[in-house]
Amino acid sequence: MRFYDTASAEVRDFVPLVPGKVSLYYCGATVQGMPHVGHIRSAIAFDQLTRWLQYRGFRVTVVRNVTDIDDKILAKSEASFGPDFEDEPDAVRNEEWWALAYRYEQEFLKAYDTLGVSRPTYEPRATGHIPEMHALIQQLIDRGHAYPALDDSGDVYFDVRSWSKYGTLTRQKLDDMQGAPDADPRGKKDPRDFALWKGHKDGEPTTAGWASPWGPGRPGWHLECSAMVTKYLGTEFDIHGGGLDLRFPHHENEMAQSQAAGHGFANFWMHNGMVTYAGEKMSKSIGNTVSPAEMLELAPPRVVRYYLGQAQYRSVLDYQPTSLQEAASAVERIDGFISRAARTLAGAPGADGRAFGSHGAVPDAFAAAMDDDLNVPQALAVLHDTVRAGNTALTAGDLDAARQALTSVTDMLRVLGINDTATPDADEHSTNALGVLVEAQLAARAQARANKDWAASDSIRDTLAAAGVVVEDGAAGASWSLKRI
RNA sequence: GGUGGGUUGGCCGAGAGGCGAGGCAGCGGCCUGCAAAGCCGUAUACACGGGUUCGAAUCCCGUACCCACCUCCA
Repeated sequence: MRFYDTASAEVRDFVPLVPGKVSLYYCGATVQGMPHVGHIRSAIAFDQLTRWLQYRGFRVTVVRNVTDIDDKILAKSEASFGPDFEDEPDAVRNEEWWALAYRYEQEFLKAYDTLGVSRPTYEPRATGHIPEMHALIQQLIDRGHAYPALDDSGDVYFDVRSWSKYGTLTRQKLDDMQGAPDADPRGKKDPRDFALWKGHKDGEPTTAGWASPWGPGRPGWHLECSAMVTKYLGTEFDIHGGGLDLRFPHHENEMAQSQAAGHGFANFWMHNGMVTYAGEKMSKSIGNTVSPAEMLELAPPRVVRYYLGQAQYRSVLDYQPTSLQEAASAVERIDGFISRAARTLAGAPGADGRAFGSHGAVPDAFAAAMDDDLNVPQALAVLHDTVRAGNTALTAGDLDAARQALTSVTDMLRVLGINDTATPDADEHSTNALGVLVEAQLAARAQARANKDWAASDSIRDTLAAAGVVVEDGAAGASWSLKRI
C-alpha cells in the first residue's frame, strides 16, 4: 500500500507504526457556516481511505476535529445581535457563539451522514480541550519555542525563528515568504510568529474566555489540532489529513509546534484537492459555493457521493452543471445490473451456498488501484468492467458468473461507500398496495401484448412511466422498478 | 518574490516510454412488436516549440496559459 506524503513529496510505502492498526486524524470544519461540497469532498476522501484500510484488515482509529471557537464564529454571533443582520438566509438572530457553532456542527453532521461518511471514532471539539492546550503551551515555553506577547495583549506566540525546521512541510524558507500581511507586530518577535493563545479582548463575550497562566483568553486555531491529536492518538501517529489549502499555515504550524514539543507527530501527511467551480476554488469568500443540499436537490445521496468521490482525491474536481447527470447515469448503470442480477438470482442458491450479497473479495485489479494512493478512477474502471461482465453473464444465463460479479460489485461499492442500495424494487413492493396495482397493470399489458394490441400495451406503459414506474420487457416477462433518479 | 500542482478526445477523468483505462454524451449494429435496458462496434486525445530515443501524451530544455498556498479557508 502506497500513499502520497505531502511532507516528503513522494508516493511512499505505507507501514503503520503499530502492526494491524492505523491512526488517522483529519481536519474537520470550523463551524462558522453551512457546509459546502468542498468540505464534503474532503470527508469523503478520508472516508474512502478509512474504508480501504478497514477492508485491508486494519483497525482504524479516526479522529476528526470540530473547531467550535474562532474569530469568525464570534464575529458572526456578535453581528447576529446587531440591527441589520442578514448574513445569510439560514442565519439566526441573537445567537450566542456557542449556539451558533453547535447549530452548524449539526449541519455538518447531517451532511456527512447523508452522504455516507462514516462517523469518526472520536470527534473532539476545541472548547473541550483547554487543559490539554495549556499543557502544550507550557511545554513550548519551557523549551524556548514560545513566549507571552511582548505587549500586554495576553497572547502567547510560537517563536518560528527558534525552530529551524519551520517551513519543511511546505518546503518554504522563512525569508522567501511574503511578510505576514498584518505586519502589525502585536508584540511578536517575528511577524510570522503565530498565536498559540489569544488573550481575551474587551467586548468579547466572557463565555469565550478561559483562565490560563498567561491570562484569560482562548486557543489559537493551530494549537487545537496539535493538542487534540496527541490526546486521542498519541505523540506520534500514522496519518494526518486535510484539505490542500490547510498545508500552510495550518499544518505547517501544527507540525512545528508539536515537533518543537518533542512529538514525532504525523508519519504521513495526506491532502485532498480542492473542488472548483468554473475553474475557481470553491470558497465562502468568493461566494461560489455549492452546498450539499443544493446537490441533493438535483440527485440522490448516492449519486452525489459517487460524483464527489469519483476523482482521485488529490486532483482538482471541477464542478460542471451536467456533472450530476453524468454521475446519475453511471450509478443507474451499476444499479441496473444489481437489480437484474438480484432478480434473476433470487431463490437460486449459489454454487457455494452463499446468500445474495454475501461478503466476498474485491477483484485484484481493484485492490491494486486502491493500494496505489487510492486510485479510485482506476478502481471504478474495474467496477464498470465487472458490471459489464455481469450483464453479459446474465444474458448468457451463466448464473455462477453473474453471482460472482454481483458479489464482487457489491463489495466494491461497500469500499467506495456507495453501497446500501439495490434491493430490487419489485421485491420491496411486491406485497404492498403499489406492487399490487402495478402488477395488475402489467397483467393487463401482458394480455394486450398477447393480443398484439400494441396501442393498448404502449398506453399502459406510458401511464406507468408518467407515474414514475419504469417497465422493461425481458425474456421472463416484464419487470418494473421505480424511477430513482 | 517564494512554494506546490495543472493543461488528455464533445464533456468528466485515469495513465506515465511501445497493446487508445473507465464513465457520460454521440453514431452504427444486435436484441425488441416498438421501446427501455443490455451487449458489440465506433475517436488522426494528450497546450505549444525544440530535443533524447528504434519508439514520447509519458523523459529533457524552452514557451504560453491556468489553479492553489504564502491572510481565515476542506
